Amino acid sequence: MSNEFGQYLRKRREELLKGSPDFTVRKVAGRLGIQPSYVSKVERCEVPPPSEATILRWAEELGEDPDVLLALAGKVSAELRDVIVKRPKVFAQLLRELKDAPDHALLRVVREVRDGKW
Amino acid sequence: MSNEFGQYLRKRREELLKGSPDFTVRKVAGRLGIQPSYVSKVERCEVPPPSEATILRWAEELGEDPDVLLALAGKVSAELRDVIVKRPKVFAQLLRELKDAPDHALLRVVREVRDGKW
DNA sequence: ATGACTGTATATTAAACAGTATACATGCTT
DNA sequence: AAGCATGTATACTGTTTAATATACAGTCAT
Repeated sequence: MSNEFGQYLRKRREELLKGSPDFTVRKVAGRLGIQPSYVSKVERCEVPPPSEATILRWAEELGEDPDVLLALAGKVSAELRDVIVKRPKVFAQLLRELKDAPDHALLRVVREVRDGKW
Repeated sequence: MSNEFGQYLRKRREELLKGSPDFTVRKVAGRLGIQPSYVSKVERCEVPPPSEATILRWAEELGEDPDVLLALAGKVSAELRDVIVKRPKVFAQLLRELKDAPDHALLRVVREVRDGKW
């Protein structure tokens, strides 16, 4: 279980704990609706990352970007998967083509499209 | 088990069977390295779609587009998932922005990027 | 009517997934 | 020193995934 996912969650929770006593393992587990022992195990990477649903709640709880957290767990949200699944040919081609493009190029594409350039 | 995946595979195999006796359930199963009964069940949607690895072999066997076949199974290849997982922020934004863009717009983006416009 | 193919029905399974429940050790506070 | 809150160790559980193994029924040719 050597993923960075748990370490990231722990660091983030400990930071929040400095500012408020509401971020102990137990309190967080309570709000996530899961067992404290499970939170502990996930944070220490003793078990693999949880399900998508749990990760999304966790992201909200810690104020983190859900896509980033899912990515650390090696996953992609069902929402984004659906985008691809509905038009696999175009989006597969698009992703392979843009795979190595630098960030700024991708963001330019986003901007162009948003500005109604189609 | 009401996916279109199985029906699609069966139709395709039956077409190929018309042209050659090498596309019976047993022959195909043999080349895929799985049991004939399993092929039969998958084709009749009696069981959910197989694993990604098996779907990819199946696509090759029938001469189908792997991305399309995976999509019919509701999946996205690990290869494409990796593209997103490595840079989740940009690619998540990109996909959400392009989600509803018409095909021709997406293909234009592909062309632009390929023509070194970055 | 036998043998050699078809496809399919039925029963079972090993491993992974996604956690729960309980008990325990440690440190701090009063 | 008693109580309370921390995090964690240990053992167990229901469900899903991804198939296998074997037996069976129908068709076709010889």
